[in-house]
Amino acid sequence: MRSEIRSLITRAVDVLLQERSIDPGEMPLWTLERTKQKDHGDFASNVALVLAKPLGSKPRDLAQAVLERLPASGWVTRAEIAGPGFINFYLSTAAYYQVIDDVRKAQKNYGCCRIGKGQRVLMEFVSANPTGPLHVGHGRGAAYGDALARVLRAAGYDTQSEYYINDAGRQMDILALSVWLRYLELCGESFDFPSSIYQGDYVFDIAAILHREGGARYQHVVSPLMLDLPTDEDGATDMLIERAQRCLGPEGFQKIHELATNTLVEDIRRDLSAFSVDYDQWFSETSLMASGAMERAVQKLKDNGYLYEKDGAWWFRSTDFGDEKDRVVIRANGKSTYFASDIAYHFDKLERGFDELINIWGADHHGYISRVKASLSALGCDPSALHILLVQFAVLYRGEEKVSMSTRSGEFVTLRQLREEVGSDAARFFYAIRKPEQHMDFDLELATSQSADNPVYYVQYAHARICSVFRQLEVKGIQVNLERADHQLLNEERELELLRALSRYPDIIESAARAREPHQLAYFLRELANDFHTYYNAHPFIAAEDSLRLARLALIDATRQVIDNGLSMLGVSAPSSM
RNA sequence: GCGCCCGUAGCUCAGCUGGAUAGAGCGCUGCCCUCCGGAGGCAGAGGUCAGGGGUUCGAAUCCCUUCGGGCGCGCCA
Repeated sequence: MRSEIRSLITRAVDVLLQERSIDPGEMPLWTLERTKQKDHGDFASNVALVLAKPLGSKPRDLAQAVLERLPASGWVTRAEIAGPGFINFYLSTAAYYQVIDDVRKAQKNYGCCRIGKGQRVLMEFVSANPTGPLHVGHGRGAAYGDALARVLRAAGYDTQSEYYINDAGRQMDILALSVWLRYLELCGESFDFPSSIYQGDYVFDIAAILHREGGARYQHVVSPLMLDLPTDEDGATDMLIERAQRCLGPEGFQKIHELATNTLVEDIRRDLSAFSVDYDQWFSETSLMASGAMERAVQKLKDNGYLYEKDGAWWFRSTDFGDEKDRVVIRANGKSTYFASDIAYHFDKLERGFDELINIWGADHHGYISRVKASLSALGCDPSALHILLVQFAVLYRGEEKVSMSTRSGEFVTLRQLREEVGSDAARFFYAIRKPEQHMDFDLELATSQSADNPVYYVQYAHARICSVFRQLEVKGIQVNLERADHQLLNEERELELLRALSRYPDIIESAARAREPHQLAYFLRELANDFHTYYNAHPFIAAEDSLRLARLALIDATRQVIDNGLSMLGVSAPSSM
């Protein structure tokens, strides 16, 4: 609807520019917006205000000139100049009636558009280390990332979602060590656990699997392991890892490493799937090393002259691209850094042919943005293809009380717990309704309360109510054929209000996609639900006489479809009864 | 110290690339089921958009600055 009006203005402006022999290339962008107040009509454009200066006219004069050249349209009943030079458009009811047919025709696809032009986008989000279960902090990234991926698909981007598995590196070695030590405990060994290892129950669970399946194959006497450990925690941990590898042999340690990784990745996959987040692809860091992709990327950096050796390590000259300091890629001990994997990974993404990369990171990683972008530049790629979106942390509360979280101590609320307490739908909506860069207070008591405080029920309830109306029809034996509905019978103010809301949905999808802000959709859905509930309370559907009833049923059926579409964008279900 | 994010009603938050009289939910006050689901609807009270400068026809929005809060500045991941 909006694009139709917009094209009318564009045509008028083109004519005007032609008459005045002005090059249309340099014109600033103008807008066509929904009005906030009804006495400003349905749409308002600032075209005359924006173009006044470059065209050297007074805004109101220019607005008049545009109006005179506006092509006739059955949808616009009136267009007039207002205030400093806005042009207000009043739409005919016919324009709004059209929406019902649009929804009915497009069904699940109503609201979709082609602004993405099929551009290939790779979205990477969550990508938490598989060293433990996901916690509520990951939930926000998951909810945001998945909703954005869905919105981008609806907007015509060829979007793929991916989870990067950090299954190499020291943290994973510590995990394997932790599992082994718990396993030794199950074998009857007794000793003090170093504080640096992972303490969570899941470590014990994996150890139990190892004990069940491997019997005593990995058993060892503990006392020599613990002898003469360095006093600092990191040193002690590294030495324990070394000793574990020596005791078990590279294969034995590897076996435990794999068991731990596979178990946790599978657990994460199931956890996210229950949160309605299903990835197109799971990409393993180890595979980058196995395929030689990592070495290739490092070699390419060397060839391009961006690596140098200092203190036995290889450094990337990221300061050449505006980073604060140069960064180590290969450590003095010969092992690559996490950053080296990241370089290879992002290079690989672009080599796979994506036009745009979107990463969703926790705000604590913002310091990494410049160095990753620098590495892309150094590899001869365009760093502007990579967009890194940050989600702020959610501070957890139980009522008034702040919940402190620490992964190491195992003292955190998991995503699974949240889901089990409040349900996937409520959790997703709760996350989705906040814009990502906003700090957020997550009150577990509020989210846990299955009350109306939680906005998701309000929207779902509207959907369920509509479904219930159609069930009532069946109970009463009333046959309806919505194809025959005469939309012109919808003349109540509340009906037009509802139609207006439905017509906004495509704009919301487009805007949410452009701004990468799915929360716009959540707000829209609450407004749409409000319009419906108001309508529901004011007018009967079933009791009305036949033709009016049919018209109203067609309207609420379209409403049901749009709520369904919108909720599915957010990964929230649209129940037919609650 | 330097860098990034944020500061809007009692609380939690919207406010679309600057646009007309700053909105919603919760909470508070008062109303609304002879009718299709009251997890609903209507109305009211409530704001110096953290403070101060600047840019212009026009600023919650852009720039500078002060204050306040979060996060980051490893041969960790």
